[in-house]
Amino acid sequence: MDQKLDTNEARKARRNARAERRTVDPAVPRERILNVAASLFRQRGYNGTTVRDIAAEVGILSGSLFHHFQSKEEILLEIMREAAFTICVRAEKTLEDAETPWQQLRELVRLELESIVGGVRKDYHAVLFFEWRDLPEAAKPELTRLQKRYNRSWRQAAEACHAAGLLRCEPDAAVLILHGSVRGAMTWFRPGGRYSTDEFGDILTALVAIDIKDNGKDNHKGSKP
Amino acid sequence: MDQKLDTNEARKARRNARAERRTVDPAVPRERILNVAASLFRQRGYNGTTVRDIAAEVGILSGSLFHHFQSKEEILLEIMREAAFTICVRAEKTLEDAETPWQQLRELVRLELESIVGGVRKDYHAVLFFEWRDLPEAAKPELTRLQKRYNRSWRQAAEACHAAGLLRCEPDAAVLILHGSVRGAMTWFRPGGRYSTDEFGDILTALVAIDIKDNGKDNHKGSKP
DNA sequence: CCTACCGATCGGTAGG
DNA sequence: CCTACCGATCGGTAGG
Repeated sequence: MDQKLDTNEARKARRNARAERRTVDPAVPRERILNVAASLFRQRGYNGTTVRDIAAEVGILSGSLFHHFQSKEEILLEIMREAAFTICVRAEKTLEDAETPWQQLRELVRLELESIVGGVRKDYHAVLFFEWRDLPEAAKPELTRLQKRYNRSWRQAAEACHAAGLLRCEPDAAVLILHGSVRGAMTWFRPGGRYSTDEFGDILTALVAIDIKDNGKDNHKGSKP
Repeated sequence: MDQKLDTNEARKARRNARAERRTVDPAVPRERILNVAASLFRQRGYNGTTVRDIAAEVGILSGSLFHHFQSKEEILLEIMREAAFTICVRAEKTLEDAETPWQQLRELVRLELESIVGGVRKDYHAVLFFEWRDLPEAAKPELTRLQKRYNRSWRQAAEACHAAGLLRCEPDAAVLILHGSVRGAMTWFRPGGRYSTDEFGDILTALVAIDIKDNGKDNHKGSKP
């Protein structure tokens, strides 16, 4: 019906969307589509979003989407791949860069919080966690592998803290609690609200692991002369 | 299509489902439908479940559902109402029965964990949290009110703990962390897995609030003569 | 990227 | 609770 009623207003709206895109957003079409789709999937869910919804917000007609993607499912898969892969790589880099187990844990918490509520790809990560069940079965093994790889980083940090006697509970429980709390932030977090991401992250880390006021590495440098 | 192909096998399946229901499950039709719908909504999401799916598992044809409910949305609403109201009432009773702030918090954690992963209505609670965005706008005020009422119980317990000097972080953060961790259990919890609900609940409570080994109320009674 | 469609499936209804 | 449908909408396609 949207296509039979392709009125002059609709044509004009698409023309405007196209013009705006050219000046405001230089992203290649593929990426524009993914950004729009991630945002809509987050708001309405995968099954609650139609290919016509996505196309309309990109400023094209629904049929044109299938020049860029083979199917609606492929769009979902690409969003999740991007999110899962990016956070894996960043988590591994975080572990390498941090100098103490406690800092490893704190930085992982901050990374996940920032990815989920603050980053430019936050909708991608939200979709990865919320729409998992809508993934076609055939795509699950690939993403499960990335998920496990990501979890290894967490377990490694938690076990390092445990070995150093810093953990207030078992490493397994610590990871479950940290993950749950951070992902819960997807629901309640608002920029400018009660806590910033780093504030909440630090509260959370301090709750799970004891911070033996470390060698004064880089925080508050020079506050105690 | 499912209705045009109402084969003899399908008829027989319905007959069997009806017979089994009569002997195995004496629930009134309305409740049977809600149970089935809650289970399917949890597995596939609201938009991923069709009225035909629900009807098939109940053992009737899709048209017959609308003798019991006005619409698919009303089924979702009833599930959420039931879950939200029940947990509100139980939380308030929990606060009354507990004798110390620490016990209040522990029992709230246990209540929510048990509701979400163990209780007979666990799918109802999962749907309440996961399918919120699929609720028709018109129904949100009613459920938001119940949600706020439920949160009051949590805040009350958290603030009582805080006043008693038991909390390792601010009451606001404590509630956010407890809620997130407990709801995260919907994803990873398996009966017979790493932790039982009470074990995980106690780890969680002990992390957030210090247990000043209370007056030996009822736990391990008689262990110290 | 658009035009112009398609077969399938959706939630829901009327009358028994 | 079933029979027999409905209008709308869905994901996707062919040909330009």
